Amino acid sequence: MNDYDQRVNELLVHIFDEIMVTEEKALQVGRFADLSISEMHTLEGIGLYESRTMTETADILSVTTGTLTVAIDRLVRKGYVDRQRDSDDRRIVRIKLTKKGKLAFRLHLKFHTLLVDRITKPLDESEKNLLLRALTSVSLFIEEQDQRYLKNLHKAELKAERNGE
Amino acid sequence: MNDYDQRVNELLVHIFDEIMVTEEKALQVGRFADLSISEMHTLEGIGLYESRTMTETADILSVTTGTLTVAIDRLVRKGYVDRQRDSDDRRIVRIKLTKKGKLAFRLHLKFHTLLVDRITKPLDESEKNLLLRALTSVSLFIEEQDQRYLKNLHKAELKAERNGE
DNA sequence: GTAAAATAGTTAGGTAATCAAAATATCTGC
DNA sequence: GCAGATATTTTGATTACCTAACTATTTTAC
Repeated sequence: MNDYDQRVNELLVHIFDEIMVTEEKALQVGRFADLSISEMHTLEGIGLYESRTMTETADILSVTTGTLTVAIDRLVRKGYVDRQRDSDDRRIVRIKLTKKGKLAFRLHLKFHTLLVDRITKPLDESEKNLLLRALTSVSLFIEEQDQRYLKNLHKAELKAERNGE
Repeated sequence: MNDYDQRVNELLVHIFDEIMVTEEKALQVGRFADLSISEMHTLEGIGLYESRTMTETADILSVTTGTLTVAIDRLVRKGYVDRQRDSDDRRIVRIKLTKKGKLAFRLHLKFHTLLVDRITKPLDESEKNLLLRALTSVSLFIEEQDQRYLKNLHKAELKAERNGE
């Protein structure tokens, strides 16, 4: 890896780390301090408008239904989520955000808006466009390359071992 | 929120969600399947060359030393980290990566290398410079503005509540 | 029309990451 | 040489997650 790539790498890692920390910190001020990031993420998974089943929501969030059950227990207890058995098919449990849950979620969206504002404020137009391209590229990389990446990684690993690293 | 910000926002959210998953998955193939992301992050905190004290490393990683002690226990048990008391000052514990730890860490860097390659390959020289400048501004800006940002967020929250959102 | 299979969710038991606070061990300054 | 400072570990919580066992309900296949 050359110097330039190295520097870009460090910056990306740093920005990534900082955003995480900021997001955590942001949640800990104000009215919804009893929500963790992961709980907020669960609210996002449920979404604003529909009621979702446990399984649907667990799939969206990529967790098991067991994990979700526990998470929803807590969110119901805290008053962010409403849980009801479906009257047609009583195996199904439908969850949706309460008023309080919706408010918390909307405020979280504001957080993202402010964050993007803040991040991009020091940039001029051409920098913004380039950043957009870079982010798109990261995003595509992640989406597309899972398989190829794993293969490459494995090859790299074998090679590194041969070199006795 | 204008289109640009919207797009950046979506990309960031997407990237955050996906990077975690991909990085986790990447770790679970091959020889180092017994390392979690967080354990890999601990290895990064220790670094390749120096031996670090517990307190230094905990600071770098932004965790308490108690948390680090537990993490290092496991990494020592798994053979990634070497732990030794300082002979001059026996209060101090010095940790460093074992050969296996270094290998795991270097392979992890490959993930980042591939990512950065992907981003910078299609750029020409002046674009590369621009990207570097943009990322540097973002990185600096994020660090500086935490306090002001949190204040803004709080104001936004109050305003949203007034509007009955 | 009922017994077996499938589906949806919950519960139980376990691991890991994290913290704050108490405990331990060592060093330093007077 | 002891009082306080410093470095680390231990302890006791909580949260997030998993797998596997269990419960309740619906669907299917005879």
